[in-house]
Amino acid sequence: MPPVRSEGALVKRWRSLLTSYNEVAGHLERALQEQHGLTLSEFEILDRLSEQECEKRRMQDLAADMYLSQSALSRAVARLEKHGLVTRAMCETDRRGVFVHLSPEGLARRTAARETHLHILAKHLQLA
Amino acid sequence: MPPVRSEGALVKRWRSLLTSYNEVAGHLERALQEQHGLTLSEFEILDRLSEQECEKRRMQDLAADMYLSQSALSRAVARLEKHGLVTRAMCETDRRGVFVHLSPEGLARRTAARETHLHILAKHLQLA
DNA sequence: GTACATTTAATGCAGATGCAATCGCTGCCC
DNA sequence: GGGCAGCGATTGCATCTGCATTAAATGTAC
Repeated sequence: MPPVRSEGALVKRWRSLLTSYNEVAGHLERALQEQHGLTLSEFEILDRLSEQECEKRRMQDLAADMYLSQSALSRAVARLEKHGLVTRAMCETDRRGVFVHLSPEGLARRTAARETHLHILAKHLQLA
Repeated sequence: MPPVRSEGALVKRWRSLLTSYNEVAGHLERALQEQHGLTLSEFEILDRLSEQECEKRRMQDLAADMYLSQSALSRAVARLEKHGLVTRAMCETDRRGVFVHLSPEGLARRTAARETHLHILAKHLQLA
């Protein structure tokens, strides 16, 4: 075992990451839920979809970009679809694949939620 | 760290935090569970308890140190107690309070798990 | 001393997550 | 074409989490 860093520094850094993350994520989760009815994961999905020009992506692509497991992503997308924020469509060339499209409502929701997102980040991330 | 000014930088930094955290936490969670039968939260509790000289702390103190909600902490400590890794005792002077003691088994478990913990941190944290 | 507010921890409940199993589809090899 | 391994996404299940509520103890005002 080659300890490139001292153990103390490693643990200290981990604690710092743990604290920062939970601080920011906690506030984000609450604010997004209260003000926009979105889970943090749901927002992150909408956010990623709105970054793409075509506004549609396969589940796989999304999963690769994100921290969610396949099943969690599947359910999160299902929730978004249920609320009309995205639509799912079979991929014609490979009918196993599923495309996720951002709907106009989804884009609007994401745009609104982005305000909250940035606000919370500005408030809790820079001090971390 | 210097304060972040542009929105883009803020979001970028948040994404980075999100990615780092989930990368490390995911590996930690799996490794601690498989090799020591501990949740990440459970390990963090044991870890904090073993840092104190007296090896006992009120629930409140623990909660203040950690990212867990009060209820999550209560249940995590209950699980640890069920497995004999800590004991709970009423505080005599204020019978609402509860002291959490690290048991010898708990200390042993934490010592063993710390190896895994450091190993995973060394492997996944330094690149983050 | 009695009534009321506050504090501390535990618990009911609903929601999100991950793992493992599953189902449908594709591609390959014969 | 037929059989079979592998891929992509969904679903069953158990667990962990947070919020709101509850129960018990303490503190305060009168």
